[in-house]
Amino acid sequence: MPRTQEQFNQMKDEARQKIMSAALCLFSHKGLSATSIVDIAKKAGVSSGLLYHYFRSKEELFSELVGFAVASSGGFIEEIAGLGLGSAEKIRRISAKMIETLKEDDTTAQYFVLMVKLTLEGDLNEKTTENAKEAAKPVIILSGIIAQGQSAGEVKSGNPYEMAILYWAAVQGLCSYKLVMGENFMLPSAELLSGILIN
Amino acid sequence: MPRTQEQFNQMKDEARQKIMSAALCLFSHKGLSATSIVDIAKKAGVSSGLLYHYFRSKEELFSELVGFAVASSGGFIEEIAGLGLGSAEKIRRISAKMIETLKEDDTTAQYFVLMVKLTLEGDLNEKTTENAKEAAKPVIILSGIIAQGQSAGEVKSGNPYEMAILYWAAVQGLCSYKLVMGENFMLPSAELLSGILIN
Amino acid sequence: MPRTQEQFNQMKDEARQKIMSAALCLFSHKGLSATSIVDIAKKAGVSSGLLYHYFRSKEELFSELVGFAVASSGGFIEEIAGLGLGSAEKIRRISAKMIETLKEDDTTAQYFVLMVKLTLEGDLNEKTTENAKEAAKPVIILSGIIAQGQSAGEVKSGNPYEMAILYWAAVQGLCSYKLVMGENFMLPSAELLSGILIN
Amino acid sequence: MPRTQEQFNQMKDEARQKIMSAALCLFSHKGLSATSIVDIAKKAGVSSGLLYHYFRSKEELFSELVGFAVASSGGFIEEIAGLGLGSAEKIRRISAKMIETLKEDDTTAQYFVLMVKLTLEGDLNEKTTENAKEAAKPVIILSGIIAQGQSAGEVKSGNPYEMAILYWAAVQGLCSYKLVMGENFMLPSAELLSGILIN
DNA sequence: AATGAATGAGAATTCATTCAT
DNA sequence: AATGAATGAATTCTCATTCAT
Repeated sequence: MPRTQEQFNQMKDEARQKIMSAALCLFSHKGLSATSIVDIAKKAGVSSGLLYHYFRSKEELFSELVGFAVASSGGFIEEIAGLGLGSAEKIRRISAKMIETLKEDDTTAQYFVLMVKLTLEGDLNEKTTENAKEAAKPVIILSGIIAQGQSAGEVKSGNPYEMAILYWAAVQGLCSYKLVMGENFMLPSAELLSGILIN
Repeated sequence: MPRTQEQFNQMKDEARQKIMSAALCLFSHKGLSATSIVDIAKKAGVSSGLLYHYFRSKEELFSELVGFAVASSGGFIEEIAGLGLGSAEKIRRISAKMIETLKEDDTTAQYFVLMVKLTLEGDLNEKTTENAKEAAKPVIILSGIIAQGQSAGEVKSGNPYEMAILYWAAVQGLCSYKLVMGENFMLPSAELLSGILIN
Repeated sequence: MPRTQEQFNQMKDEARQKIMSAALCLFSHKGLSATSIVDIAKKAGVSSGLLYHYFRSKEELFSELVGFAVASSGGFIEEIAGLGLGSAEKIRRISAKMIETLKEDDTTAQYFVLMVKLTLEGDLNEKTTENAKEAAKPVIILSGIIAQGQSAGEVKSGNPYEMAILYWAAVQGLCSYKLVMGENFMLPSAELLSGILIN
Repeated sequence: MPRTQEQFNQMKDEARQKIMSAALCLFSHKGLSATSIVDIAKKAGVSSGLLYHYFRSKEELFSELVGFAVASSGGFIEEIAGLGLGSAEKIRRISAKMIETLKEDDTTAQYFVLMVKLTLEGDLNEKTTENAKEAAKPVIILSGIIAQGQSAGEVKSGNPYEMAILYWAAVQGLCSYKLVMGENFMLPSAELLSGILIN
């Protein structure tokens, strides 16, 4: 997640950035097919023709955004998983980071929501399949952390895979709610989120 | 009338049912605009024209389904909330019911997922706004149960509204995952779900 | 024109009559393609299916009505033309009859308006072409009366064919206005109408 | 901007003009619903999609044309009515102008025919109602001229409103015949037309 | 790089017609 | 005779994509 900003900033081309930012917002809200090229162009403040200088097609723009989403969400989990910490601490860090990034702006929520839309709406081409596989990683990684934590008596008991699914489902649901509820949304504390897995 | 009224109603309902069932499945997966009328008709085994005997437009079909979704999901929560039970017990029952219904078939998951799409994809007409309001009720009701349970020391401490959001976010996320993951999905136990709110 | 009623009455089948009457009204107002079978059936108080017991197609229903229109409007002119009267008197009789029938009800106006739609909207099949030829007769007959009247000094001078066109154009226009203007329409006197050709 | 604003307007107007001209011809002959978008596009030599760059819908295109028709036909009458002339002279001028314009091309006839179709075929929206009111003006204005002319003994006696209706009915009928009869149509002289009101 | 007019394929919708009852 | 559910072809309309400028 923290990479995202850098990655965006690295793009020298301002118009490209504006387009991606507008597209992310619209895709995450309305989905791939409910979002029109004209909508994106209008929101980005450019002409619809220009969009095709930067992206071969609407699908490709979508795909590229999903790629970013998958990479940035997966990345931070792998990073924390790789640290030499206790399982409970890892879960607390993941939760803290998650809540913190969600607090900052809508980008992370949009990325997470996009990842679900990928599977439901996207074409079934190579890139998509690859992305889908990548998107499943966090569940696997978290399963491992949970199993380890249970051995150490730090984590609630239960099927680790089921627990990982519940945890990410909650995160995914929070992202979705954040976009849907607008002003009425309130982010729970990191402790509450960790509480799904840790007593 | 050469045909009895009941026979007509029967037939009418049969085709109507098939259409609604097909539409629920497709809308919950792909969303309103990614689902074509032909897709729905094909899946329902009827001609695309027939769809317009029963529904004025694709939007109206979507809207009617969302209405069902909101009513049926809201209904069971209000029901349990109205029982003379302790808060912890109410939460356990809600969780048990939720998990149980999700186990049965995809309908409930589809309904829950549809409710989110309503806000993101639907037109902003009266019906939609009304539905959206109705869809927010569960969070409110659960907040009340949580607050009461905290007074009785049965429920974890924390902002009740935030906790209710987290809980429903988890439920919502589970429904979404169930549709997305297919075979790879595993439903967590009701205890794990209650565990978000109860120690 | 006076035949019309008889012809209608001769039809034993009540439903057939109701359908034709409804169709005449709708076709004369909205034209062939703007009038739907359901509209006609609804106005006639029957089911749309029944319509196909009496008429092979919408076109045929239209065609049959136009046939009536042509026959009844052409008929009465030929009749008066055949009488042993002076030209001026013939023109006065035609005008008087015309105004009188227009006063009675909308049927005649509807017939005249329909005849124009025939040429503009109808298919170019045999029946239509035949009808179109038939519809041109009144102009020819009136031309003859005018020419004769001019020789006798009873009728204004000018090209008889042009004058006949102007006269029927006025009649046609009156019928059109009668349908369009509704309450605001006022029928001119027969003298005024004859005045187009006679001083 | 790589293209000057004028060039854009030019082009825009070119295609727009071609579409409107084609539509006027088709609508005036076949009416609103018997004319398909594809027909119009084909006749205009553009793609059917382009039509929707310039007009929101077929109805709107129709409506815009009717607006033109009403404005242009009403305009010339008001103009002549406003001149400081005797009533008989005004009627002669109106008739002369009318016949002259009908001689030039089909546009005027198409406009007049369109105005009738407006009331019979158009939606009952604001614009339509407004147009319909405007379309009734010529009758009112001519009534005034007739009444004045009768006081001066220049115009035939009779109810001025009825006479105005007959006059415009004749004009309307001529326009209709011009389109229907094609080669067989012959325009009467302006004197013949004035003769409806003046001896 | 940038524009938006223009295209055409595809989606929604309508409606004449058929048919089982 | 009578019904209206059901069909599918035709029509309106949308929108991703191209292209001349």
